[in-house]
Amino acid sequence: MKIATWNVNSLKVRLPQVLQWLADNPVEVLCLQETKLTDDKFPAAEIEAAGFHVVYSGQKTYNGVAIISMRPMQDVVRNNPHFADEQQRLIAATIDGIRVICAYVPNGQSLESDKYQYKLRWLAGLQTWITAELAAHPQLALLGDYNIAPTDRDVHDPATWVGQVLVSEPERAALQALIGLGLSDAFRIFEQADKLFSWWDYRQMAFRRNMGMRIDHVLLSAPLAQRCTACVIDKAPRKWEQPSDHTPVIATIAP
DNA sequence: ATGGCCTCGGTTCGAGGA
Repeated sequence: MKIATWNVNSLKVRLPQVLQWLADNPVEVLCLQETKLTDDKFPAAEIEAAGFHVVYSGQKTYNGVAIISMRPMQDVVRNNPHFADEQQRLIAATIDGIRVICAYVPNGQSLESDKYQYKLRWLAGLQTWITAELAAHPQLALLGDYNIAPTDRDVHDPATWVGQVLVSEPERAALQALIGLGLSDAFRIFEQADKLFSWWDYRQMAFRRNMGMRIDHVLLSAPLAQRCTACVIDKAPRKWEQPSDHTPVIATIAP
C-alpha cells in the first residue's frame, strides 16, 4: 500500500489538484494539512464521489487536517487527548489495522514568538499521545507537515536559516524524541539524492532555484518501517498552475 | 537594508504561513 501526506494550503483552492493527484497516483491513504475549512464547508461529497472515504477536522481560516482513504476508517480521533488545543491540527484513524495519524505541527513563526513556545508545548503533547498510541497500535504511521527540517541536509542553505524556526535545536530535539519512540523517517530509510525538499517559498522563484526545505515527513513504527520499500517526494504538483507551496511525500509499504 | 508570494477575511490591508 501507498500512504502519502500533502499540505495543500487551502483545500478550497486545491481540491481540483487533490482529485487530479489522486487520479494520477493510486495511494490508499492521503493525509492533508492546512485545509482551512470548517467542517460544514468540507468538500466530503466531492471526495466520496471520487470513490474515497474521508474524515476531517477543521476551523475557519487556519489549520485543518483530513485523511482520505480508499478503505473505511475506524476509531477516528480528532485532536490530542493529552493536549487541550483550540487549533485543529490532528486527526487519527485506523485503516486495515494501521493507525494513521495526520499532523500539522505549528510553524512557530520565530524563536522569540509565543507561537514558538506553543510549538514546543504542542510537540511535547504529541510525544505523550504517540507514546500511548504506539502501545495500543504497533503498526503506526505519523504523517504530516512537521515544520521541522531534521538536519542541515534537509535545508537548501543552512547558513541562511541559522537562528530561525524549522531548524532550531529544541524543535529538532522534539522530532528526534518522537523518532526515539521507535519510529523511522521513511525518507531516510533509503539512499536519497541531495537537495530533495518538500516545501519551497512562493517568493524569490524559490522552487525554480530549488531553495527548499524537507519539512513534511512520514514516520513509521518498526513493523511498518521493515515493510517500507520506498519513500519519494513527488515534485510534480509544485509545477502546476496555482500550486501549494508544499508537495506530496509518498511511502510504499509491502503487504 | 528590506522584501519579494499566497490565502483568508474583509475591505482596498493585516495576519499568518515557512
